[in-house]
Amino acid sequence: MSTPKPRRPDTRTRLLTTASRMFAEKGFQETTIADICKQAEANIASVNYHFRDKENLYLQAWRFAFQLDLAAHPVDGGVPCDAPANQRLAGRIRSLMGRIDDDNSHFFAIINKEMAQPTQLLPEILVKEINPQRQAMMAIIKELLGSAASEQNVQYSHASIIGQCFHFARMKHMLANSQLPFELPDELDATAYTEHVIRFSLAGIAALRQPMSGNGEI
Amino acid sequence: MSTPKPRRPDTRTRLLTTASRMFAEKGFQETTIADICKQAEANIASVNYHFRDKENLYLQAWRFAFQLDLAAHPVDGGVPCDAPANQRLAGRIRSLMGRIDDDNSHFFAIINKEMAQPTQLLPEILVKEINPQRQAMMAIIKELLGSAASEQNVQYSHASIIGQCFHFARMKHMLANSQLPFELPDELDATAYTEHVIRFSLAGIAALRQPMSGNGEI
DNA sequence: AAATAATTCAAATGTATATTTGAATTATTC
DNA sequence: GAATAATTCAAATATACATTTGAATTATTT
Repeated sequence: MSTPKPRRPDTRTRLLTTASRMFAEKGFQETTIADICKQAEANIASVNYHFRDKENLYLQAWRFAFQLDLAAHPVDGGVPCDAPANQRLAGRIRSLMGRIDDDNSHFFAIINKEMAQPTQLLPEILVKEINPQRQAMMAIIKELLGSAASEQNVQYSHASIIGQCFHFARMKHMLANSQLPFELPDELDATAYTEHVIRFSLAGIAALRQPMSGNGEI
Repeated sequence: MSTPKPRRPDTRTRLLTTASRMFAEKGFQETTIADICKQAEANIASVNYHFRDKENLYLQAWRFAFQLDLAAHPVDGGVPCDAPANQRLAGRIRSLMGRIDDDNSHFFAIINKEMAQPTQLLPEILVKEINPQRQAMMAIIKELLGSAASEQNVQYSHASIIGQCFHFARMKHMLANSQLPFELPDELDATAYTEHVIRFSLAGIAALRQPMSGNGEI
């Protein structure tokens, strides 16, 4: 009989796994080394032994989480690159939302925290991970905008899409963490909201191609 | 000669002013009483004397900031309530963005922090301040959606709009605080982005009224 | 102006938590 | 299997803060 052996991972790995989850839940400041070690069933000194200090553990934990997320959710959403632009955009939005909705993906939770309370990690994340994805999505948006593809239209449309996605991330996180005395967003259905964002955004982009009908005015 | 007398405000007021600014900048945890007192030119013990403890100062500072914000930016954006729905929506979006862009308005910065790292303050803010505004904006969206005004369409459209606005708040805050080695959003023009959000969102809402053309598909 | 209350102040105390230490244990190499 | 390196451990140390204290000062009342 082949022994499957679900062996207990080594201390370093347990720390990374636990830390990424806890940092995602409570942020850098509010997560204590003592808590991480307790949940990871490791000694209090193991963080300093394996990672030098808390800040470095935070950095490594984020990278660790990022690798897992990316493997589980390819950024193009599985849409081939010769597909029409609207499908490619939809694929990317679905991938983004998939990562946000995946409870094992701590990518966005950590970024969300970072954006509210930046550490030295944020600039690295932005440059190395966020910016490339941003450029790729903006290229698609540019295609969709056609002759209306001014730099500003492209950037703002991108911001509109990302903003909608991040908002879901925040809602989800808030509901999960804070013990709210009521339910704010009655429906927190990731799939339905994802399709809404796609439809809403494609219409928004399409409208930018029109010669500018009265907006805000009648 | 009438003496204008720009007198130094009393300790309590100086603490509230300084605290609301600092909490907005760095959040509850990362702001120390010592820092607040130094900047407010008050003694270290004055917080405990005037506000019992740090948490209560935080609460009072938020209320203080909220009052100022609301006075400076009426929520309806000055649009009369008998104006057409798209204008009323535009008014509310402009008011929202106005508050976000106003450097003396610490309302959103604090909420932003709260959403990432909730304290006991968050539930109160949501119930008392956010929810009423949310209901008002959703009523307008409902009008605009007409026969397509399902509960889900209304909620999701609202989320789309708020998400876009909050995203600007985050961008602005990130650029202001973190020392980024580059400029992410090339244009951080609040007015231009506001008009973009209005146009983008009205088109998104209008699209929901259509029988459902292929979205994401061709 | 004396008496009383409110406020400010510098220093002390308490607490939470990151980090270090050196011995004990386990794994790896020769 | 002895020697060496890697890892774990409980306890000690260090640091950053919030909070308290009681005296000193200022403002208010009578």
